[in-house]
Amino acid sequence: MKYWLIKSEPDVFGIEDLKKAQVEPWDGIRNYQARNFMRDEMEIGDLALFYHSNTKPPGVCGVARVASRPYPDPTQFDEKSKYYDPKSKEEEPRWCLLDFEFVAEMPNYVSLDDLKAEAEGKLEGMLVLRRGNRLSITPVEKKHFNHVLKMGGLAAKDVS
DNA sequence: GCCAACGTTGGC
DNA sequence: GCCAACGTTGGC
Repeated sequence: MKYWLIKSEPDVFGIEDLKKAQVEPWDGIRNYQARNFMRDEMEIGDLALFYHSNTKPPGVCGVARVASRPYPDPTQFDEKSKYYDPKSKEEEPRWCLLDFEFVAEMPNYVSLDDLKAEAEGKLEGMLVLRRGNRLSITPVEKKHFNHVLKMGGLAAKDVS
């Protein structure tokens, strides 16, 4: 089982929205590296830290779980969608997505500052703390995942 | 709203 | 295949 961090802007789709929807197709990923993670490496049951970006303060607010195999992102063929990609062909889709399901909301919001405070300790090497990192999906080491979980006030049993 | 970082595009 | 121009992300 692998661990991930997925970013989302709460104004667009936050943890509350996921909680309400329970399962959500993670559409709109238009970055090859992030796509490849979904297409090639994510498996059903993998857990992801749900991160709120572009908000004050940014930080980890919950946990989600991979709930489907990858499949073509329908928004790439929708001319009215902001994610429309005219270069993508139905017979050879360029972008894929998969579903995430709600697992838990953190009792304690773990802000980016909180994460940074441990950047040279327990969370050393965590990709989201790297300067200039803009990737919306990043792999997370198990020990980092578990530590952030604890910081957020969750135990392993809360996400199993 | 600014701007640094970084990915993508397209001319050559 | 290089690289300048451009667009986007996301913290501040």
